[in-house]
Amino acid sequence: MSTSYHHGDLKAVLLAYAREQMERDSLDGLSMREMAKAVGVSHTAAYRHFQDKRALMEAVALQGFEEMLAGCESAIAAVLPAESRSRLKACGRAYVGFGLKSPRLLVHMFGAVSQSQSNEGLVQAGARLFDLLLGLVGAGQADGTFRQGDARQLSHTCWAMVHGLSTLLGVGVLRAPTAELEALHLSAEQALDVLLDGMAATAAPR
Amino acid sequence: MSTSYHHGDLKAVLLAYAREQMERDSLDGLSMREMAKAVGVSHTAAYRHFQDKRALMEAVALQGFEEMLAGCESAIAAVLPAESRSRLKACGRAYVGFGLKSPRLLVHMFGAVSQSQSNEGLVQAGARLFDLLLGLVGAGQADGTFRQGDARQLSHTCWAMVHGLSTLLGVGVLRAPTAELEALHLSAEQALDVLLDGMAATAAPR
DNA sequence: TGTACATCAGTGAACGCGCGTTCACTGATGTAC
DNA sequence: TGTACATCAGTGAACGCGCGTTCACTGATGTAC
Repeated sequence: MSTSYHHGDLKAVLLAYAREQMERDSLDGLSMREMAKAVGVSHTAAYRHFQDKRALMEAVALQGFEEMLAGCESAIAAVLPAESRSRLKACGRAYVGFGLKSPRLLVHMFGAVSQSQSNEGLVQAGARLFDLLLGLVGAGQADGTFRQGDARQLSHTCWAMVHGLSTLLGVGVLRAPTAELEALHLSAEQALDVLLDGMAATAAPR
Repeated sequence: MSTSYHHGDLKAVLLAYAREQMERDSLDGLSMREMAKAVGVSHTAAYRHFQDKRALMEAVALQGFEEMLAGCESAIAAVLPAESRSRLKACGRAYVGFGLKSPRLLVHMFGAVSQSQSNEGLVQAGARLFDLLLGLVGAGQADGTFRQGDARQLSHTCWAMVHGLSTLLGVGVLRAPTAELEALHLSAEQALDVLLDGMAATAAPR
């Protein structure tokens, strides 16, 4: 079927190629024509599936968010016993893991959210991720694991930490692709502990 | 002099324009020709001062790092009494302030570092920023304010937090330019306190 | 102070290129009877 | 099961465009004597 006139799967194939290319090379410099050629299709075929280039790029970003959300959710579900601190840490670990695996995609995702004025799906994807975090933080406050206070604010703080870790460690990956991923994951691990200590109900005051 | 044949200041003017445009519009879509036109100069004049477009873009990034470094340094120097925790917090505040003021420039700076294979200046600029942080953290460990352990690792953790805050809050600024900056700064303030609590020598264990 | 000349920062024509998008089209697919 | 036809996913020519960079050049500036 892959050689048939009707490709049948072109949309998914284009998205997959775009993502792959983005991770290998760079965000920019990926053109509609280049993609079509690489996928073995006329350079206008993509317009059957995406309104324009921007739409395609946003679809890549959206797919990234969904993958990240799924990764975080399954990481959380795998934690036993289901303690608040362990669950939140597992979520952070999954987030950073995503960032280390796909540093350019992560940058692209947030760039897309920044720019998109009207892509409701993209904004909602970000919101779903935040809600996941919010749920973990709220539960941890309720069971006395985390300090009291505005749960949204505290969730924001968590997000900032894992996002910053992902970005910074990602720069390391991009600059030195041979870097030991081990060490970067370990670094993230320790940073998460500092954050979680700061969030603890028993954290030092002032 | 500004109308003379020899511009005299073209390099600085180009950098200033590029940066300004970057903050207003976007990283991409800024061309050598467009810049030259905006600055009132032939579209090849820039090549007298920059080897190519990439060099110009990296120069913009470098300038960003230097500005950020200066901002952090003067923020630290202004803290009295010079307690470790207050100094580190002031530095974080300056970092986030820079990110809120110039969200796109911040993204560009780290993108440039990621991509540049050979721009020594850019890498060193990042290193100087890290050294500044490292000094603050080390001093805080020495005077018993911060927990013991690998100072570089702990500095990395700090950087991740302020960088993540800058990025996330920056997305907010870009999406809603009318957002109250007040609130964003306040949010950063609280996040920094969580971080600093986690770094405290008396932080809750495990 | 005046002149000769090297240096330097600009100019503008020209290069070749790939881009996003439109349009009328064609050929495959699936459905109704 | 066979045929007619609507739908749909591709094609490829064509559009107009702006891009980065090169090159031989020109005119201003500064310096040596």
